Amino acid sequence: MNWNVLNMGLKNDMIEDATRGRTERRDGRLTIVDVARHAGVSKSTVSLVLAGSGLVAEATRERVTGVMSELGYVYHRGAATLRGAKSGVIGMVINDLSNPFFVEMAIGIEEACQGGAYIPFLANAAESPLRQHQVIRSMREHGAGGLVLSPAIGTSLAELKPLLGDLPVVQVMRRVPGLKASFVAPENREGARKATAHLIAAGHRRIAFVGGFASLGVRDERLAGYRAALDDARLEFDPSLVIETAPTYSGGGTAAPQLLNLVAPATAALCFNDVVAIGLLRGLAAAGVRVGEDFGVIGFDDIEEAKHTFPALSSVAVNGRNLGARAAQLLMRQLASGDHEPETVLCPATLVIRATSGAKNANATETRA
Amino acid sequence: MNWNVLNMGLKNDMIEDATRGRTERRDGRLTIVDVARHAGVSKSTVSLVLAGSGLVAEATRERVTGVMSELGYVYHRGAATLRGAKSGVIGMVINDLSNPFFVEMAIGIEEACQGGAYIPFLANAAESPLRQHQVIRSMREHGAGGLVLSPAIGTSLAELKPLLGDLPVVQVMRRVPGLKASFVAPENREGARKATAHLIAAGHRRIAFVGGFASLGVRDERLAGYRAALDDARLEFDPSLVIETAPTYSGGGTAAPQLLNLVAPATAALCFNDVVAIGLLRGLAAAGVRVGEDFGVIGFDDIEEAKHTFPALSSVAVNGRNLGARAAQLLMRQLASGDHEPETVLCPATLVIRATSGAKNANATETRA
DNA sequence: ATTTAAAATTAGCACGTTCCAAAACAGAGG
DNA sequence: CCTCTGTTTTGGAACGTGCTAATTTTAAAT
Repeated sequence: MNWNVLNMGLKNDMIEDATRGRTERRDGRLTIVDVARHAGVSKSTVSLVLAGSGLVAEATRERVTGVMSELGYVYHRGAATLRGAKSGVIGMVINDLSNPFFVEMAIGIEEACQGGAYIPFLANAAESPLRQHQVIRSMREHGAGGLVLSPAIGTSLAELKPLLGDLPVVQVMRRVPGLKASFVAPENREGARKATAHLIAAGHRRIAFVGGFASLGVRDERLAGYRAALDDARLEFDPSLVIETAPTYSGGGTAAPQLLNLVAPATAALCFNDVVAIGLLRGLAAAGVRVGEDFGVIGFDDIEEAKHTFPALSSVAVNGRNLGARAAQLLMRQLASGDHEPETVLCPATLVIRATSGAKNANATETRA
Repeated sequence: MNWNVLNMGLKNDMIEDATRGRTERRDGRLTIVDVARHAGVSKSTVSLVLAGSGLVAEATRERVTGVMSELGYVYHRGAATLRGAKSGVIGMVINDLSNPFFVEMAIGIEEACQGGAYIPFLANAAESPLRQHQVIRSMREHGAGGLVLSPAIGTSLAELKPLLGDLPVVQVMRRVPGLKASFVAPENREGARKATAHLIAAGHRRIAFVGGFASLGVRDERLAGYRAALDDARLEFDPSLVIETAPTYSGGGTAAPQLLNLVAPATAALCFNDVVAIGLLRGLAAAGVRVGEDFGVIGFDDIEEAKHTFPALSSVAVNGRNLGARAAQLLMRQLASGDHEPETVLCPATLVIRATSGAKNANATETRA
């Protein structure tokens, strides 16, 4: 009691003293030692308070926390990591943020980080392995404890491996062949199969697969699902119905005339992703084709925008947000447990039917062909 | 020469030694000292090499850099900041990442960071001042040297000020009244004025202003521009034409019937932002209104999606990416110069006319009303 | 050879935190 | 009064890097 009162007096004295120039260090940073001095305890005690240790007496804890908020102290995690603490920072390196799907994934990652009290660095590799290399290096230097990585096209294992060292990594959507790291992805094959089967059931026989580059593993999987559905229906696979384009709006746009000018024109298309599908929608509209009536289109990813196109785009929903969240959670779990055994997580892909996949006149179109 | 050879031998010995368990510290981190030992120099020399100092001999530099890449050394910026170096990290705290406009802004910030060799933390405040408080605190703890902040609705100066301390902050889009910090925003008023004037020129007389909450400063400005255009054209301002909604797709959707059911229905609308406008488009389509013919709509922000709606949405382009980039650049400049004098940057807003702002039958509609 | 200047390298403390061992303290029982 | 517990508190050595001042090496000039 008496001691407490005495100490309060002491504390005030020290604040006086401090305001006269002691608190302000040359770079203005307020340290645990400053707090200790003001509270009349040692830095060790303050450290214990910060750690939430039960060892410190209630009265002392209150006094210390009081001083902390009074002075506006902010904890310096950098110093703590130096001493061996976990960093609490993870990096997210995304292949291309101009694609809304990957943006949704990024948002999912961020969301999950908040849930796990981590904080994410953000970097857009813009499909450049060089940039990707630089940002990963930078993130490591800045103390990222792990990485959620959606690798850029053309990422080479040889370059990536020494760069990563033993940094825990979770890959999303895309996988670098040979890299010993976890992987989170949607069931691309199954999703594509279901979508194609739906188009077949609607009466379509000339179904195209549009968009993406052959070098993309994701595309291989989706293409495989497409072929599987054709096989199931005993439809012959026609390579002229597979069109390779950039996975962009304009890529989809350029595919439209190609599909229509075939000797036996396509009457429907499964697109590599929604962005391509939306581009195709516009291309078809420009050519006077009524999508959903004369022509069936299904996209992939089910980005937010798919709901707002005209006609509303049917799509295979892979839930980018969920995918990102799962990846981040997996990484955080691995960081917490210290167990970096590669793990593979497959998330379901579900067909969302809207207006573009209808096929009222599909048979007519087909017979005309 | 001789010395060099001797040293190479020494180096190899030490690597041998190291692989036998010296390099691997308990947490596996490889330090400047390890590099020094392997290269047969002192840590100071390695530090100089890292700093790119001209003081170190070419031969030594090469030897050191060689060892660094050989061992896979990664620089520990945390330790450097402890010593007083700039952190090279900035935080971006965005009010709402479910709005594509703010996402574009965020991407612009990230892009600019790469240009300036900074690396950004990403956090979504989801319009929650509490979450915002937490993430800002966390970012400070993790050593962010500054903040690009698009504040959440309801952010209070009283809470924010002590939290920020003297951390350099650049606000984007929204401003916390009374906060002494830089601000980057589009010319909302002028943009809204131009858009409204365009609708008036197209023959519309009953023009609504749709979306957003009255508490938003941005909305005030846009609304002011709208009123200014009405004044210029000697049109009376009618409060029943101003509809307050959430700035979301569904918010815009609910506005459609309200606009059509007025005693004197609206024939056009300037929307608070594109998301609202797109929602309105859908609401109007559901009501059988042919937008662009019977009804004029102009959005605000010109997000990517505006190009892909049907009909294509006219909008006031404020270029979110550019806005974000400007904000980040301003912050980085202030960090580099150490000069934190608040500065205000206004970016132009330009009207982009697409298909929704036409008004073929506007007069007819009006006379019918 | 010696001096001198310039160039190259190094020792050692500081930064803000954590952790360990050890010390100080309070209360109880003798 | 002391000793014996158990509870609180504390000094000081790390952690990886940067900087200053000091030291060593090299080269040039005498």
